[in-house]
Amino acid sequence: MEAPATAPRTGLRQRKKQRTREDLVEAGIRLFLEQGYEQTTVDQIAAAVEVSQRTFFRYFATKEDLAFGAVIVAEELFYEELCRRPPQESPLTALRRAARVVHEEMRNTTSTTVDSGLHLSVVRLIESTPSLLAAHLRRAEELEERVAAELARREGVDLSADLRPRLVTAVFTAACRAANRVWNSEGVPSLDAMVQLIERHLDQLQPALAGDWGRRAGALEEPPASSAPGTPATRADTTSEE
Amino acid sequence: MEAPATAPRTGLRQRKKQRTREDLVEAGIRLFLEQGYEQTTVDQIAAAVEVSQRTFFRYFATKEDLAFGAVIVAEELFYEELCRRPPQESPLTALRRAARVVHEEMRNTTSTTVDSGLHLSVVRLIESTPSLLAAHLRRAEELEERVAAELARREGVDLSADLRPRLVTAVFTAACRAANRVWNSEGVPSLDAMVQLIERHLDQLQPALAGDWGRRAGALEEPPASSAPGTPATRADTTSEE
DNA sequence: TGTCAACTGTCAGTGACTGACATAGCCTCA
DNA sequence: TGAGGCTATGTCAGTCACTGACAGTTGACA
Repeated sequence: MEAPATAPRTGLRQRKKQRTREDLVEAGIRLFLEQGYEQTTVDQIAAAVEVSQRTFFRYFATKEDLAFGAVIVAEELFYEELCRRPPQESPLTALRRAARVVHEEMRNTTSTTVDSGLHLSVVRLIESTPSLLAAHLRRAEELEERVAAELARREGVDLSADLRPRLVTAVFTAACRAANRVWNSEGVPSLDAMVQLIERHLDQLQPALAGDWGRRAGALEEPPASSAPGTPATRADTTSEE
Repeated sequence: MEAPATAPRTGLRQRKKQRTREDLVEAGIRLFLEQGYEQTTVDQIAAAVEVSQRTFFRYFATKEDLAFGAVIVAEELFYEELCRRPPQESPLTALRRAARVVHEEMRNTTSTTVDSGLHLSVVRLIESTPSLLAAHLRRAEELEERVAAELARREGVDLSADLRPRLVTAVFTAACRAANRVWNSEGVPSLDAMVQLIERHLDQLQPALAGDWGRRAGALEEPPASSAPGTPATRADTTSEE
């Protein structure tokens, strides 16, 4: 009667472990969101799941790690999708399309992998908690390295001799982080808003790097038909230097 | 006889405090470099200067903060130089030139502000110590926000409506970090090598973002006159999307 | 069913960091 | 110059994240 349709290949021990892990994540995230990350102690989380503190640390090396579960899943998905992108796509396009696939996946709420509603709250939690943000940025650097290696592979260039793989990757994540900062200061966390912001930021990359910033481009919303710019002259200096 | 040429405007108390602070930094950095950051305890540093642990934490809020002194000075200098750049320079050019000024300043070793030799070792220490790297990346984000605000001001755009200030800033620091990663894996830390790497990375920004990566550009060193690329055709897709 | 291996709890300890309180020393002003 | 005030410091106790060691419990499997 209670036997799930998906046959439990694993033994009782494995299932118990999996259960404990999920309980810890659930209780931890809930407490983090309720009372804040710093204000939540590991003892509290362990007590909520009725395990010892020692057991908590057998599941998660650090308190931070508990918060990154969903993020890690999304990042892995991104990496796998990137590896799957057809080779005729340019590096930046491949990165962009891989990100879109992740966002599509997240849109299927309560999917097997990532719960989008909670996920968005966790992203905000990370972004607004200094120690979590610090840990996340460092983790992101590690992902960047893997991504750069994959780009080098697909483009057939040498990662140790060619600067471009690391550069596109760094620029891409920089744009995403900039988008994230804007998204983080918005009212209600919304996946659509996040996706749109990332797309807009990627679109604005070239305009932002251009020597001359006409007052036209770069607007977050369509400007209400403002007056024509007064200084149509292009900038004297160029981006590339002597 | 011992009265320094620079008249001590401050009282004995102030001087003592300054002295203790300098001693803590010196002992701390030395110990970090000798035995590693994680392996060095606050008690050790405090003992080396003959103060209590409690006093240490009255000078530095965290153990990490001790390591960031020189970095903060350099960052402040960068920000001030950026504010000083003439308005006709494009944003990216202003950022680049401001960075050059900082590097020039660092070249004057044993200057009043930053000791370049030790400074380079500290940068490596930070880059190679996970917890320090994490803290540094988060601090860098805060600087980014200030820089973006300054760029918005000088260009006369609205930071909350225009994505470009944050974007250029993010891209610039992304390029610097990419350069730093390469620099960090080099043999002997050298200021010249660091400056050159940053310049090269900034030069490679546009090529890296280009849709098509010809096998020519992007090389770290001049390629030894390799064979002409076999696929001169440009990429089908473009960077900008529908 | 008994043995082994994996999972867990308990305990003691380290190290970063904080608040409270008392003391010692510079500093100021009469 | 000396009294009083303010500031820097030391001591102490405590919290919290995290770890190693050891022992007990329980699923796995022959």
